[in-house]
Amino acid sequence: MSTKSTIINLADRLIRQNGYHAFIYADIATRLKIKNAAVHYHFPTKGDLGAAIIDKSRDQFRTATEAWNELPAKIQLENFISMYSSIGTQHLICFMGALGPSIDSLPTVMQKALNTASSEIRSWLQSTLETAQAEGSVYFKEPATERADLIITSLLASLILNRVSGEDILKNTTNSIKHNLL
Amino acid sequence: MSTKSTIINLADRLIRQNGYHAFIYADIATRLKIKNAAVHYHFPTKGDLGAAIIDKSRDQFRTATEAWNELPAKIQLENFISMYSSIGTQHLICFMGALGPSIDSLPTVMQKALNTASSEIRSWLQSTLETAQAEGSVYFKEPATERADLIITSLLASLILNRVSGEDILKNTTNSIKHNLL
DNA sequence: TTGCTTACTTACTAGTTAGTAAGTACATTT
DNA sequence: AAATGTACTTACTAACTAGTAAGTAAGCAA
Repeated sequence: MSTKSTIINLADRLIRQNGYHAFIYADIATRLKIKNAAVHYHFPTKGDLGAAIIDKSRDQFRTATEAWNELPAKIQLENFISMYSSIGTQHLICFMGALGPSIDSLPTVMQKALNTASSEIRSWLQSTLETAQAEGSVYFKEPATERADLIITSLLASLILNRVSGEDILKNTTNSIKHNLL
Repeated sequence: MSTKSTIINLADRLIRQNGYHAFIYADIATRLKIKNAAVHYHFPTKGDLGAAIIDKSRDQFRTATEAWNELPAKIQLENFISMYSSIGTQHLICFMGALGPSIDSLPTVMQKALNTASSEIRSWLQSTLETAQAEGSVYFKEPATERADLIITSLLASLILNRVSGEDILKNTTNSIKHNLL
């Protein structure tokens, strides 16, 4: 793997562990046994690196969901939930949960990338819920956006509260989502 | 109001706007037209100030919920949801949403305070849901913890996504909660 | 009126951190 | 063989940031 993508992966993990402002170039340099300036060679500013991380996550989401394209919508929804379980298992939070709370203190390029990412994920979930309803596997009366937002917010914050509480909140919310909303 | 509590209130707002690491003592000093060292006089370390903010929020939560003590549980649950609407109206996020994601990079004193706070809020919501069910105003089959966690995670992250998306996600999730969970 | 406490200011430091300029070693192209 | 490009290192700076030591002014207490 190239140094550039190793930096992205490592910085991604650090940001999702400690947040954007608590992660520093020296963390990367030390662990990869390169110099500070080498990180700047690949990503001139910290905002460039941050935006690259968001873009990588957007790509991964697009790739993953496109791969499920032919599956029944209900299965796709379950796969979506599994993405969060897998993040939780690694004791991480999602990039939106890590960066969203401090969005106002982030470089503009990251703010825009984050905004786009939130649209993409919400749109996918909304339309997949609508498909599931059309396929007869999920039933709801309220607008799909409302149910989509309920599900995604719950998953996002479950990862956060997992770490704060030390308990498996995600298991609780996942059960409740499957019981009441899917 | 004393300088000390003015500092707490201002720092609270700054943390909930930009996060713990993006807020600095100079922000406080400048806005209150005092010197940096005056802030250190009241709060020797940044962690002391952070912990004071969490404790203030815990007090406010306790005071608010105790005041509703005699009301029907269903009304108390609606009041709880209203607390988040009011935070959203101010374009802020809750302290748990601001501090939770970066808990691992926070001073120990803040980590403990945050952990306690999450217990207190989750316990209140769980037992209020149980009371509501006993009073016959809410119906659910899964354990109360699961439903409580679904509701609280959704409200917490709605405030975060409100700012990321620029849309009123909290309105959507609140509708969906009232439709499906209360 | 002397001493003590509170709430600061002045003046400073040590450590951190993003970012840069210039140079080097090696590989690829022309 | 010469020129160019890639991926760094060395060496540095400017700005920031939490925290401290010492001093001061005002009020209160004995």
